[in-house]
Amino acid sequence: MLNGLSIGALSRRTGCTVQTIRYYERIGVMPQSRRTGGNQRRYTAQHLDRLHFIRHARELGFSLEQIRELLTLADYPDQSCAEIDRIARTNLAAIESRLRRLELLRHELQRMASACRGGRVADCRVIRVLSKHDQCHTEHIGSPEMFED
Amino acid sequence: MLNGLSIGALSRRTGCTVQTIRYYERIGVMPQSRRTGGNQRRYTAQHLDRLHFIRHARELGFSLEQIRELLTLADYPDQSCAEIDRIARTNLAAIESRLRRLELLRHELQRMASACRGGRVADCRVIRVLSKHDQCHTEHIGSPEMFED
DNA sequence: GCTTGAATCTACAACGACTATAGGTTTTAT
DNA sequence: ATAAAACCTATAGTCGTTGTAGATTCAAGC
Repeated sequence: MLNGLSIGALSRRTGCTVQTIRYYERIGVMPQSRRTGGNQRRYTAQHLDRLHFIRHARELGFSLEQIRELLTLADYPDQSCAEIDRIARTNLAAIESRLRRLELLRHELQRMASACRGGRVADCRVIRVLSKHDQCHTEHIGSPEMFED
Repeated sequence: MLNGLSIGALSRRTGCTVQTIRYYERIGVMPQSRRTGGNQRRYTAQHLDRLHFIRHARELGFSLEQIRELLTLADYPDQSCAEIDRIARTNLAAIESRLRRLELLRHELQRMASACRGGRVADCRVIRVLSKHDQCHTEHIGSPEMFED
């Protein structure tokens, strides 16, 4: 509107919750906005753009720390974008590694689940595979945190 | 050993850190062990088996809550394993959904990164795509949390 | 102008699955 | 006997949110 978007309006336009917007401000990836006399936030079109950028980058798997870097780098349009390229490629590599790992897990789970069809727990393939790694066809060595975000 | 594995020995045999083992005990997925006179934990072969089960299930993407369920169900070997099957399939579906999403993200990141080769920030493809979703070929609608664990 | 209800404010706790630290005690090897 | 390694508890931190409580402000209708 004329004197700025409320936090709720910004939320509706970006699909980002009100709490998350406040969180982004607190950790400094969103700049502070002006406030009304009653201390409510009022945002500009620039804030809207920045929040779109952040959300889009989050959807593409960038961490908030990476986003912070990207935003800093984006502020110097005359510099080389080599560093930006590096961050994007790092993120791509991380996503590719997660993909490979998930493919292995899918394979093993498919094998497990297809072998289990309504028998008794004592004969359950799922429990058996989980109990003994040597019954597992896949070499999914690696810590769970690899697999998470 | 004769009077049980120390927590460090259990850690070495499972690849699970000492802190994590204590954490599992605290939240109740690992049963308590006997203690030495000096209050140190001493584990049995049953503990080793259970920790292997937990770790293996974690590697396959089961949450600790799901593992707790699986362990409870595994205690009743004469019941139907339908519920176990359901948990495994839920997990498989989650992994497949993450996979599809990651494939879209990879595609978009590849496109972004390949278009950016040492120009200036002002012309950087990465920044441009992140700034405007309509420059993005992929429909990766969905919140980041879908994408996370 | 008044009232109501929705939206907003701050501050703080919780989530999941760990990881790390501080400061102390026990065990093991020499 | 001593010293180093391993262990103990308790507590706080990580990441990216989400949820809560209790107070205040805003916008709309009368």
